[in-house]
Amino acid sequence: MGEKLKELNLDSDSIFVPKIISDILKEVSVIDDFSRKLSKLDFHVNAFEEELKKIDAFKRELPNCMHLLEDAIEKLKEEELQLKGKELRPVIEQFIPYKSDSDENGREKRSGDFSDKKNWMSSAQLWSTPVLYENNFDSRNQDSGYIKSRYQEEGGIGSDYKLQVYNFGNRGGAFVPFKKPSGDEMKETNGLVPVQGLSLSSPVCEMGSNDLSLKGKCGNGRVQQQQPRKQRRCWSPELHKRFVNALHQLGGAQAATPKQIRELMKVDGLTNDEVKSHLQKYRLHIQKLPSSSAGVSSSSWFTQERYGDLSKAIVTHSGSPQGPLNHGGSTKGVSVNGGDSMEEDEDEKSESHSWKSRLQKQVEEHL
DNA sequence: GTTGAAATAT
DNA sequence: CATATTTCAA
Repeated sequence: MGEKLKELNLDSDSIFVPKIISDILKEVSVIDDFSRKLSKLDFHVNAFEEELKKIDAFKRELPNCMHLLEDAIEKLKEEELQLKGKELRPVIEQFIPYKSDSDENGREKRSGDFSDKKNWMSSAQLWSTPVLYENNFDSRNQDSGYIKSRYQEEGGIGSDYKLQVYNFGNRGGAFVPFKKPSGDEMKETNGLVPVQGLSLSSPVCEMGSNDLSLKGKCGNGRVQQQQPRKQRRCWSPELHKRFVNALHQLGGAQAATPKQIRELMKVDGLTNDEVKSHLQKYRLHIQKLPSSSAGVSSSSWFTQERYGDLSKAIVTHSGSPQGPLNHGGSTKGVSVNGGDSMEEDEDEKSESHSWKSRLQKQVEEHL
């Protein structure tokens, strides 16, 4: 960078020279800093913008700097492309709105010409994407259930530059291995012992690589961020068993309500929404294939025995923090009840809610 | 706040 | 395509 300075032909007799030199030196420092960051590939678009702003201040008076920068960027771009070709690394990052400036109508841009900047930005995005980042989360100290978030702040870059990685196995108290219900809790469920540590073990499913769920559109201008998606809950056979069981106790899929089901299931960490979702799926299924149809594999769904041995399911070893409920689909149900599409309808005067009407509707649709 | 259905995301 | 989550309207 230093020798580039020599290429700038300055009028040595100009009285402005000292100032200019000073400015240039300043600017060179900025550029240097900038390119250092570029070369480390650890900057972000926001950061880039910040840097641009700094330089922008100089740009009118010292157009040469632009050339310097352009050169630097060109080179870096090439290098980056080469690197990119060799290995593509996962991008795990997300950026947060920062500030909240008005994007479209807000204030007028302070520097007149924007074309240059725009070009820069467009080219910048080419190589700004890949962010090098450690991708391996130590599975050992991964306290499932927590959100790991990291912030990375660069020296020159202010607080606008944040990088977050979400990584959670499951939420909340999911993990309490077990708290046996002290004695009298076990009333119904046909001998089902209320198990607490049940479900949560599953969500560990596939996180071999990395799990970050984030969605944010950072297209032009609008950065709209929502909270990351919840980790998927895997409905293990046991879990499903409990579900079906509770379902039947409540009088069938149409009568049961998510909350009730959840309460009957007595699975710690299970949320209403999850049950609701499962119920929705379940209903769809029993609607689709009303009865017979020995589609064995496809209908392994609710084929599980109504009440069976869930007793042995999870209770095993308490020591391991990793709950065992993760089994693959090993539960082969020898379907006991073939076509139970028609739910048992007993109560008559339950006019309160609408499941009857819903049934009616369904019937109508079928006709 | 709960529920069911539909829109999305994985 | 199947399943789980999020959103939306009652």
